[in-house]
Amino acid sequence: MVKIKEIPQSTEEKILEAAKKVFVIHGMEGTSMQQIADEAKINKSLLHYYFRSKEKLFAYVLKYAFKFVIPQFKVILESDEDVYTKIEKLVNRYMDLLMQNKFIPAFILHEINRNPDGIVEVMRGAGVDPQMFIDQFNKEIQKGAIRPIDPNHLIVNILSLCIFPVVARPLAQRLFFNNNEQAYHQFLEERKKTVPDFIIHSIKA
Amino acid sequence: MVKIKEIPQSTEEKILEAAKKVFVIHGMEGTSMQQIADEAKINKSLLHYYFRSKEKLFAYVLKYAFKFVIPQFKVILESDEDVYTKIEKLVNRYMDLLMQNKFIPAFILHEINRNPDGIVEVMRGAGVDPQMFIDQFNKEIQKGAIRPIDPNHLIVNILSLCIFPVVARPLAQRLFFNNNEQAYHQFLEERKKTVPDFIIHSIKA
DNA sequence: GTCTATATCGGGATAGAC
DNA sequence: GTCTATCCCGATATAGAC
Repeated sequence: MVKIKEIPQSTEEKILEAAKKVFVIHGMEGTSMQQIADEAKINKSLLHYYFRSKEKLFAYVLKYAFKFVIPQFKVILESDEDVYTKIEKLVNRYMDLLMQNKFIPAFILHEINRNPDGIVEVMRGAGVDPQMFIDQFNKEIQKGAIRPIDPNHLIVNILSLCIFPVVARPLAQRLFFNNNEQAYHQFLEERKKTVPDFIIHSIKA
Repeated sequence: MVKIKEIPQSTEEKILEAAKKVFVIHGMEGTSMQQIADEAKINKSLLHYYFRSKEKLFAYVLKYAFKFVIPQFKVILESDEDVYTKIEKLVNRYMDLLMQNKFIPAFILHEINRNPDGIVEVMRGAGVDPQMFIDQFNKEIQKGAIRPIDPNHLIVNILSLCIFPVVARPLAQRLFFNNNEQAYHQFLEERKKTVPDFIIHSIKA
């Protein structure tokens, strides 16, 4: 209904942009309607005029985040390249997305724990289907291309290696890199190579 | 000052137990003093009598969580076993801790993003020193026991593989295991073997 | 559609009796 | 130390003028 990226922005678009920005940093309970209104440079009442409640606005923002991301992975997974290349591309694409949207992963993770059924619903609505991944890897195992690993473990491993370093960034950056922003960025960039390496070393037959 | 595990509990102990429980589930902004009071079966005023403010109470709970965990890893790291055994033991111990305290990792992760400097301060206070880990792995690389991998990447990989599956549990359990509690528990138990396997396959020279 | 003003509620925190 | 009552503020939400 609304294409957030358009400019010049309508009020509704401004609200959604602002809400995304603020929610994603402070979480659901952590942000006030006032903050969103300020960020969007309008007043509180308008928020309620466009979206009836905070919950509704929040749900909308959440939904948008997924609709944007999911299709990108389907493309890679449904291509006809070999597993190694796919893993490399998936990790690269995913890391890019995570880095470009710093705050989203932490936000989603918090939401996963606060209201898991809500997230699952949104994800299902966005077309997330883990079976798709599982079938992929099983095929490769049968071909003997990779050693027999439970696909569930493999998938969770890949996700872990991509997501966690971004989510834990504020801490890791301080502990390992003297809080040097650029050094950690460099570190994450390196991971686009080291993570597929790490995984491939582990699974090749 | 207060040993939380003692029984019969003093009021102060009851408060700390209750606060830990509620904070850890709902986060800092997500929980009200009323909730904590209810959980501890006392009234709000007493919370302020014992701990001057919500912030103070929260800081106290946070500190406690770390003081409890850190020493356990030092013991393993400072032993004189070989790397592979150490990794296996670290992963096992860590997974156990994470599983026994389901809500803590998500809580910490949220806090890392909400107020990173606070967490870092608490961790430093509890004696967390990443250099200890780094030195360990560098020694092994020089000995030729493992292939030359940047220790930062390796450490982050190990942490990722342990923590993420627990933090993302509410989602993963639903998506991959039909929300079957026991099946996911089984999955996490398996990871005590598959994760060290995965890592060791990746790093052995 | 956009604004101001206001209603209503819940939160943290304090005062003061016991 | 523990309770009740209350203060004060900020938050969501609504009413109604323009």
